[in-house]
Amino acid sequence: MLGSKYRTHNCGELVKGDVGKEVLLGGWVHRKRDHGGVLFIDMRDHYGITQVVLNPDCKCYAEFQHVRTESVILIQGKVISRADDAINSKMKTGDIEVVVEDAQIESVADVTPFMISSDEKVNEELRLKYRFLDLRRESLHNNLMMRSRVISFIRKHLSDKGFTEMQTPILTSSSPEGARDYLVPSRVHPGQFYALPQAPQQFKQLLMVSGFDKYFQIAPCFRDEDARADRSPGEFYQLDMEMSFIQQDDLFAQLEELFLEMTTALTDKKITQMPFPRITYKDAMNKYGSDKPDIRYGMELMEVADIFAKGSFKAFSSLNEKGKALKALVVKETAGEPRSFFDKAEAHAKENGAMGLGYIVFKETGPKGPIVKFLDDALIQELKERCAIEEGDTVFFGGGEWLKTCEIMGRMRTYFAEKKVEFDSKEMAFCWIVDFPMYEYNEDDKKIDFSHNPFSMPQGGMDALLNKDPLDILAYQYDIVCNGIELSSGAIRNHKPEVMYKAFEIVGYDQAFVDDKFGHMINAFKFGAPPHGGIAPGLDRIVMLYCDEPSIREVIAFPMNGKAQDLMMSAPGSVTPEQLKELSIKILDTEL
RNA sequence: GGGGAUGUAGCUCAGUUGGUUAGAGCGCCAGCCUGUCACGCUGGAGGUCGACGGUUCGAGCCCGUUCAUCCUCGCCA
Repeated sequence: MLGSKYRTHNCGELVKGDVGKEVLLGGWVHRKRDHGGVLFIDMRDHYGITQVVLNPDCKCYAEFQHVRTESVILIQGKVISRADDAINSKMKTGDIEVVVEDAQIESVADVTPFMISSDEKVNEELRLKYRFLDLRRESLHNNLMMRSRVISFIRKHLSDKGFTEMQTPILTSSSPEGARDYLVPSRVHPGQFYALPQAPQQFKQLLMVSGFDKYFQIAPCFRDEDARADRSPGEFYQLDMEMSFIQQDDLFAQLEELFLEMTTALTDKKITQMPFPRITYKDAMNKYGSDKPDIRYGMELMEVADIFAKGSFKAFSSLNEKGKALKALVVKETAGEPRSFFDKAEAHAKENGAMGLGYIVFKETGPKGPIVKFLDDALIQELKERCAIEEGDTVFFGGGEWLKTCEIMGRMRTYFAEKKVEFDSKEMAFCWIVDFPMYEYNEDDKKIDFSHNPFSMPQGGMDALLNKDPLDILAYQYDIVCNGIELSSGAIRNHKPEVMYKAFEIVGYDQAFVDDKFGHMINAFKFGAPPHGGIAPGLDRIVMLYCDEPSIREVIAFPMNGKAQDLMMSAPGSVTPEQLKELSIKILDTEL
């Protein structure tokens, strides 16, 4: 052994002022450079990299010539300053090196399946299987450190603002709304199941009823839904928050302050606009074709049904009526694109449910395209003015039922932006989407449904529920969006039992149903409930934005793959017949 | 469940019109090298071309099936 302790310093802290010190270091062999008569080893730990030097007179010299990278070594040596021409300005410790006097190989490493000291892209399946190695690599290691800083900033900030951090149950009950639940069988109650919470929604509202005033939690949430790049299957984390005696504006101010201070403290990014712009749901759909618009760029959709109503092109002239839309999308500098550009765009529109994708290319020689022959000059002129079209632009059209048309053209806006827009990686364009409709018409069931959280307060309260067309009622329901990523939904809640009964009545649920499914909530509200509201930004997505990562798996230490498997732990896995029997569970033969 | 992309050495990839023994960089192993820092030089090992079937005199390449991964639609109160 080298001494009574493993290390006196870490691998990231020795600088010029430490020259002359006798030190002990522990770490991994990051890289090795053997010059025959002198051996350099870059030693790495969590804190950084330090170059250590072995000379032939060191008794460990021969052994360390063959030490493999990623082995853990312990060294004892003396800090010396490097010669002027040997200083490495790229390294924090580049002014010094440690001359090894004694050393030992503490843990021999097998050859790793991929290189730790390189940022070369590696097959993700392999990375997930060897996650503990992947986490050694600089990029993932840094991402996880950013995640830690985000959590720690949030805790300090919100605690300072008077929020109380609390825990809520992980084993709870299945709720009739929302995504598929993860279920946990009960041993004590055969045939009954717990559900893992999709969010602590009801608990946090009950905490407001309990008078805790302001609550937050870094809350695990479980939803059995298929994965996406920005959606981890199984579990994810929310910054879950709820506040009493607040209105929408109070909450917006709290969140804007948090995001501004956190972004400034932890990143070199810039928030485009403070306070965050507020866009109504309807405007967002009309202008951006999405309820999570990326407002870093323009390319807004324009309504042009009224213009085409004057023309004779039948497919478009009939769209100028309530419930329909004809949207124009101008894409700059595309007139020179080959035919394949337009064919691919149309194919993409069709994949998203469009009947087709009409377009006019404004070339030097005049407007061109499949539909131009149906349009007269005056109409095209009016279109040019409305949409501010210049020579070299192309205008694309989508028409039909309002919501579907907006969504399709919104996806086309994103599609073209990916090809044509240069994004500033430092920009964070937050916005609030407000005034979501309380109800929507469910085409499948031919009835009115809640469009979001049934516990949201309808704008106008009881009066609106009694006197307005349900489909025109708005809710105090809002989303926070950044760079086209939805960070969270939130709402000012409905804390009045009589308003809640009425709200449920509109979607066809009587008082008995509400009492049965949400009796604990209603009951709580009958004992004096403060007005309250909250939000729950996705923690993983915040960290993704801060780390410029396109995939949520890059900010989670041990993520599952797209099929909700943990390849390192081999989860999910089989259990013994005894375990099943204890839980009164029989596995069906699913091969049939 | 649908659509798209990918699959060749441990890793990242190339592989022409179907034609001899499937290549490169990195890594690995051995040797050389006293100032490198992505060290350098020499040599070597390493391949069921995802799997199965078919077409062909001949398949990494063409066809069919299938598996895996990623992206996406559905789904995500």
